[in-house]
Amino acid sequence: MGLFMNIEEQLDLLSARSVDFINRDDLKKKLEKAAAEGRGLRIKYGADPSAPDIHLGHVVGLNKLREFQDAGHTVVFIIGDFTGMIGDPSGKSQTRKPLTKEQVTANAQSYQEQIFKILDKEKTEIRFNSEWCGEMKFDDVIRLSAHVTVAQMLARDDFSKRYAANQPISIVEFLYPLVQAYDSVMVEADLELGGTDQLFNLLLGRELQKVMGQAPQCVMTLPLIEGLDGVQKMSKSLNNYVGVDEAPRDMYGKLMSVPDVLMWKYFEFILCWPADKVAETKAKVESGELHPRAIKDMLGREVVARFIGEAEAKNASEEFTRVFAQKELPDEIPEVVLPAEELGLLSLMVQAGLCKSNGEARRLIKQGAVKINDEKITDDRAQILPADGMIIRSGKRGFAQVKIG
RNA sequence: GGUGGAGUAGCGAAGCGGUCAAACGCAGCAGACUGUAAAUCUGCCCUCUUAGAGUUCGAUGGUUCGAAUCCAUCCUCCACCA
Repeated sequence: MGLFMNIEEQLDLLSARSVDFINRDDLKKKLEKAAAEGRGLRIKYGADPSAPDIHLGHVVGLNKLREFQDAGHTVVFIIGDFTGMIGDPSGKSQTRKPLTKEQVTANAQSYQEQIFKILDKEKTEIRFNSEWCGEMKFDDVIRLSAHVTVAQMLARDDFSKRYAANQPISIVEFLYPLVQAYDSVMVEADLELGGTDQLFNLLLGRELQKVMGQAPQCVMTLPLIEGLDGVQKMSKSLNNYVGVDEAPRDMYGKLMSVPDVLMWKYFEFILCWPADKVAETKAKVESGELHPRAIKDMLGREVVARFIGEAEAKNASEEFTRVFAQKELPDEIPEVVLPAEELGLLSLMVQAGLCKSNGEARRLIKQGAVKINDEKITDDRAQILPADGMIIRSGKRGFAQVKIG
């Protein structure tokens, strides 16, 4: 389709939803040249090899990559295994522990399984940056570093802030953007895509390509979407994410807990609704014509449908309503196998996996969160005789069913 | 190399000889209200079968009837001056 689309239209489409775009003229020229040569552009995207779970935050970028693919371009998906194996010696970020070769390989495998829920496999080139970084000698590294000045590095917002605040900046942290920039040179990227936090690194790629005699890549950033808490950006370490690989029930449930104000972003960046459709729907909710819950249900269903399937989406929505709105039991309840001997409710809760310690169990019981066969129990010293099919509920989401064995 | 500072529960941060399992805030969990939204209110939030007890305040020793608090050594981090 892309090859038949006129270039202005393609530019409009490709730059939709972007925050930074550097720049339209450049990209236009690249598109024209590529079209004349009958090839697509090379769109680079870098992935951190330490977090193998792809979540909706990544989807924002992956959606855009897919649009590029649909317009006939090639995605170069770079897994930063080299940097991942070194880790972050500054020790600031615990999420950047050095990874072993095996972990990197496993993570890379996991990445591929997940990204192709969104990307077109035929138009994706997966590369590992150890391929070229691993070959470099120390003098190569020094020569590479000579292309960039400290002043340039300090232009990056977080560096300048930390520098001004007398907070440490490791040399390695200067090297990371440089490696990323070098990746652009090695894969001859025409455009690099990333989150807004990546702007500096992306621009550095552009600089380095110029210095090294290549046509500088275009740069495009997309927003970082907030996670389930509605405040911090979605990330695995904050545990506020929705993974593309999750069970339909969890995926739907998590989406239903998203703050209302955030839904619109999800519609726009995850489901790629056009901005005017989002605005229109939002207006209807604000005027009371539509109930926000109904819209959020639509969000949940559509997301589940997209990553898993229509039928699963429908089930997840129906079950959710049944369990949480009508307070009925879910379809599947985890089983606990117990002997038919009387035991304390506290132990029962712990054994059923509904809480981590007796203390926690006691707390839940005293607060009236625990029910056995639909009967609330508030005595934390209660003795229970397990029976086949006995249902233990803890709070809104904890369920277990006893099986005698 | 020198000087100064810091290490307290998931995080941030009080405490500076007993009344400290350790104020307070955030996060988390539960209950009420709801739409598993937001906001709000209430309670909980180291472990242990309650009262009560047991392990905690970077590590190890020590001084004390008694230490997160004092002393010594060590480890780790940070800043400033070179």
